[in-house]
Amino acid sequence: MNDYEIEFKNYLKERGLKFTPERALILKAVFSLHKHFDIDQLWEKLHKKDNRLSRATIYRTLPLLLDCNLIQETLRCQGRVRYEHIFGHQHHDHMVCLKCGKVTEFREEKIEKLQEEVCKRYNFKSVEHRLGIRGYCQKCQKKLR
Amino acid sequence: MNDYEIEFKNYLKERGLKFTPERALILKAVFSLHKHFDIDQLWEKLHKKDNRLSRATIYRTLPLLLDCNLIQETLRCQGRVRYEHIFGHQHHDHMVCLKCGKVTEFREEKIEKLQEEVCKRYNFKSVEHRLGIRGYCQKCQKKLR
DNA sequence: TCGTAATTGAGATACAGTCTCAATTATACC
DNA sequence: GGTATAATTGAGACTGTATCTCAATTACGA
Ligand SMILES: [Mn+2]
Ligand SMILES: [Mn+2]
Ligand SMILES: [Zn+2]
Ligand SMILES: [Zn+2]
Repeated sequence: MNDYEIEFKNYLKERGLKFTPERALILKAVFSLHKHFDIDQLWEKLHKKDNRLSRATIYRTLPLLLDCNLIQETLRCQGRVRYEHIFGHQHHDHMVCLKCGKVTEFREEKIEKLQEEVCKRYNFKSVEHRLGIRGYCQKCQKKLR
Repeated sequence: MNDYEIEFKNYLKERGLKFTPERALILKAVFSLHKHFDIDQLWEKLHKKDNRLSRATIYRTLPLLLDCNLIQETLRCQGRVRYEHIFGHQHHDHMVCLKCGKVTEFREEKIEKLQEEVCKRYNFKSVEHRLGIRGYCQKCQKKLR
């Protein structure tokens, strides 16, 4: 059994919730998608395997996965919420190309540290943060010229 | 005439668009709100002065104000897009309290610099960035204890 | 195996945001 | 000032994402 499955089962058990086949399928799909995804992309992937699984169940399951830190919201794109699995991955931030939509992940230790300093300065207890840089990727800059 | 009004008029003129009384009202309201606001708060404020002004006109005007950098989107709150006027103000980032919703603005020069470095490293041409830290403000931390 | 509370799918509903269209109006030009 | 014309407006219809309802089903502890 995968680590993320153990994690999710514990989370559910502690709260008296059930580990259903539907939730198992969704969990598996979430960790087999290795890019950022939105609900429709997830539904399409799941629909192929079990065409009874309803959108409502996906909408009901994602908040659970968020709450136990298996996934997180990333930048919104055209009004849609996008997600990525984070369990087993290091925290990182994002750059998004305004032309082609390409997402680049980066981690800058110094920025992480400075954020902690800022929080200390304001007596703010940080839970999470999100840094998104919008602009143009290398390829799209060339095309614009 | 205010600087922001000159700015907006120039923007409109360059594009063959009109400076209408409705747009003037919206612009004025946007710069008289000194906190982050959403469309409904803006509509309420405007409705008092001119109850004919329609929501559609507000929805049509805000993208113009965004495009000429008079305002910017800030963090979303409960599914609603929130805005703040930025013309004449220095760029800053935000901390949001998950309990009381309090927004604290901060500017950390070193973080701004480091972001530029990261962009250079990836040959990414930055247009704008948004850093949001979610957590608990000083008051709400005390209440939780 | 049983009892029960959680969960499900399907469709209804909510609601922010966009679009349509006929009537109105700002502005460039004379 | 007057006129032509393309932009703009309000009202309400419409879209699409996300949530809710409810009867039927099911996971799981005892
Ligand atoms: Mn990522
Ligand atoms: Mn601000
Ligand atoms: Zn690109
Ligand atoms: Zn607070």
